[in-house]
Amino acid sequence: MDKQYDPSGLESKWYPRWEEAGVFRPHDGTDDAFVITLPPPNVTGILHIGHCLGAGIMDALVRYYRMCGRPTLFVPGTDHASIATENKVARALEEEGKDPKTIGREAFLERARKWSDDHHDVIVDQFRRYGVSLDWQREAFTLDEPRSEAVREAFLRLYEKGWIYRADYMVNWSVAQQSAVSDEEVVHKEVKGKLWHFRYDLEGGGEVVVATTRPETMLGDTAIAIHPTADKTAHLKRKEVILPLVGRRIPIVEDEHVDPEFGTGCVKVTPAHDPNDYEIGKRHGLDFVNILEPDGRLNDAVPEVYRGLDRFEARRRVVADMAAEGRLVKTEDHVHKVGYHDRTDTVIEPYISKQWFLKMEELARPAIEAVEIGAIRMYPERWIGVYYNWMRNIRDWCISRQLWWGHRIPYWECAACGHGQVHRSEPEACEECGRRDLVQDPDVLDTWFSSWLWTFSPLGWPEETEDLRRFHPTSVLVTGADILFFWVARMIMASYEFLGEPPFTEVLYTGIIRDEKGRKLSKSLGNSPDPLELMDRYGADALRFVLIMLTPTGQDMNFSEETVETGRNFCNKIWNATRLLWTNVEECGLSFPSADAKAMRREVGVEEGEDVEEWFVRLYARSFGADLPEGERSPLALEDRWILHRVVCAAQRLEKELESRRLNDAAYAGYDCFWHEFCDWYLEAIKPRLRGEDDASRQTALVVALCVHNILLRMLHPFLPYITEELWSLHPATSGLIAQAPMPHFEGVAPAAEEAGLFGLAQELVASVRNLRSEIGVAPGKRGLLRLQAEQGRQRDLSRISSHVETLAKMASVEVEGRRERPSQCVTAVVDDVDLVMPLEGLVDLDKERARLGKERDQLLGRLSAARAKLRNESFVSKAPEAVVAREKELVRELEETFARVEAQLASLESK
RNA sequence: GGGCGAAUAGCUCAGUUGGUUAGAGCACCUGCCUUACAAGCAGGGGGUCACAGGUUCGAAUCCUGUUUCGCCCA
Repeated sequence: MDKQYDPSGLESKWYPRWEEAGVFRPHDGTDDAFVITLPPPNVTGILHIGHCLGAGIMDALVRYYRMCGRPTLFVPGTDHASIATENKVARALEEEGKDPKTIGREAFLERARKWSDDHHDVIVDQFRRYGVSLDWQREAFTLDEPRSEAVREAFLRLYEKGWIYRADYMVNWSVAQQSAVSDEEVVHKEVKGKLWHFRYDLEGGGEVVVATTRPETMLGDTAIAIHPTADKTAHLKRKEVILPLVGRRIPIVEDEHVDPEFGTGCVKVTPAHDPNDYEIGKRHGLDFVNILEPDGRLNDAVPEVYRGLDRFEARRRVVADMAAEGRLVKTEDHVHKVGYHDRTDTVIEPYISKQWFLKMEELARPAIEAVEIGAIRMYPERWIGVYYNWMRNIRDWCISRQLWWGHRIPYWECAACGHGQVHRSEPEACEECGRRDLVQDPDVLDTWFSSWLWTFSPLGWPEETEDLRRFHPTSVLVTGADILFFWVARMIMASYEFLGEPPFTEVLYTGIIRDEKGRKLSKSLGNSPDPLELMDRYGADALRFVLIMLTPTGQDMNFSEETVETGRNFCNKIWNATRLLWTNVEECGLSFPSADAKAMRREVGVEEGEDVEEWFVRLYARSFGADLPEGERSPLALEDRWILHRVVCAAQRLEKELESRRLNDAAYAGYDCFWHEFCDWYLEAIKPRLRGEDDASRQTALVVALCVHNILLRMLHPFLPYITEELWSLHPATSGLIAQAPMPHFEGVAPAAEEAGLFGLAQELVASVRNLRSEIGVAPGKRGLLRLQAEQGRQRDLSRISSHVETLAKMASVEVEGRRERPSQCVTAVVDDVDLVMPLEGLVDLDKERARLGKERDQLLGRLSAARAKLRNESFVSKAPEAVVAREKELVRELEETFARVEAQLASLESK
């Protein structure tokens, strides 16, 4: 093995082997499958770090449950991303000097398919490089034929129910795309604009002043509105106004929705270009004057001078012309919200057009109930409130898009009789008049109209497939809360509507990854790290591990590339600890029966009254799938019992955290145990045995170490798939794939708790010695004598750990004895009821020593008096729970004891 | 305007039903190339838990208000 961990080689070789072995395919048998359908990434771009977080979390869950023995299925797929892809392809064409609109629908689609395929391939490679255990044989694409069939089926069913309708309605119009977009695709941004105040003439004399942020819309005004009960505008009732520049006579209407406090209390009404005015227009039967072409230029409904001008140019002209006529009263700076298209970042125009809509109210009902009764859980729970709020105020969904790339709306109109009809596939003749002159609706459906079927369309719906029966509902949806409305809510509605069951039983919202300054990652800022580059530099394992460990459930995380080093360093630690073990196994000449991962069993805890050593024999057999050879059984040392105790605790913690979806804590449980218990303490503690003469003891140490190492590797596999698989393959006592090995599982309490506590005392003593030496300034290499002094009853315990203290604190020798007079040249410390005395001839500065002990005494005194004060407090003693009071009393007793020891040491120092 | 979240060490974040001395990683300081690992080891400094009240025997934790930042909805 190399001295340093190098991810590049080992990470490239395992993915094909996992696939060959069929690891990613769900095994037959039980019906308790764990299933995730991967949120399909858009084929517009390549994977970013946020995808890596989500995929890492999902794959950790999938790998964990696979190792727990459940059939698991992780379905890959990509999303055709109608509007985003169309946009990118159009731009690519423009760069080549081609006009996307004139090359024609078929040529354009051909080009889009190429684009989509290319990006798909890159995305797939990235997922494979990252090590995600997806079942590629079930891969789906939202625009492939089976998914298109599902979309048509869904459309047809909803249409037949009367829930899909076509209507002229005010929609959000993207001028850049020349298409409608849904409410959810509009982001409202606060912008600094102007508020222009215009003077209009009243018919028959007088004037009114109205204010607007969009002056060009006045060309489409058909009324002025006032509040019915406002005094200051009461004189305007039932009058008419001459619309300047246009010359149209328009009425003054009274409407409750006018804010009488805003401006002059008069508002201009443009029913065709403002959602509020649209409502006013309907209420008062006003004319709807559309002044815009789909491309944002003014049409023939406006005076000639403005025709053909872009809306923003028209705005400048209107302001100038009004000023020239002396009608511009004033111009104010004004901050207001403007709707932008989330994909193209262009200003959205409210615009009346004929579109397809889906009625949502009935669909929402079971979806709301599902979350209310807990059929679907969400983590973190706070998103449930956001979900309810949106669902209970749901509005109809505009599902048509004036685009080419997407699912063509399955609606045909007969050119002969005008009859409209919806079909699953292209009809040959009109169902009404029988003629063959049918024209399909040119529009496509919103991408989300295919994505909302995503839990079941990849499983074969509308066919009643075996996959659908076995793997739906899926288990977990992992996604960002930013698409809660777009996707999560709609998936729930779709699944209840078409299958009558939830799409998944829980939703795990990941946080959003930001840059080190807390900004969102974006291409334009250039602050978006390339996952592939990070994987090349640090390894896919390192990236996955830090993303999971550093991102608490649903919490945003500020990410900087250096943090990936933490993961790489951990891998290096695992690598080297393993190297130490292998080297010793070789030197020791130990041989193990090679046992296949598939033959292993999940461990069980210590049974009632069972001896730890018996348990270990059983544990070994289950960890390695083979019995511990008789000849290699020898008594377990204290540190063996301690690490076995600790690893069981860690495995239990990991399981608990994972089941409660706290993946960061689960990853940390493995990290902490491997590094700070197994490496820092256990491996250090057994080094003398590994180098010693006692073969039996050496073998036991190695066997325990291998067993614990084996358990830890399996615990870490969901978070570090590659390195754990590599080391598993190099393991002297395992074969097969760790990806197919069972996840350690321990029932009941961890064994050897008492001995683990004793080792804990050794750790405290070692820490105290290290601290003493560091403070005194003794060179680490200088080994000396340490005396551990305690009462008679305690000395037996100390003898059991004195060799550990000697090894770990690097002392020449450790002696256990009763309390006695302090030698003149020494340093001392107190741990619990134990005095540490280190004779240090010629090295002791009495003043420093006095100060050091004095500081310790003061600290103890502070804590002691705080605890005593608590107990003196009548109400604490009477009101606090008994256990808390008892613990406090015990604390005081211990502190008094320790305090007395330190005092004694100080007194002894003074007498010198 | 309504709702949600965040505010804890220099930085990024844990801290689960309120209960010993508020933790980790990174950064910093000191000492170590100790035959697994300098991508490492050991030790150390550093926090009035945003602010102000309140509840409680006891508050980082619960309640109210304030400030700052972020997000969502209208």
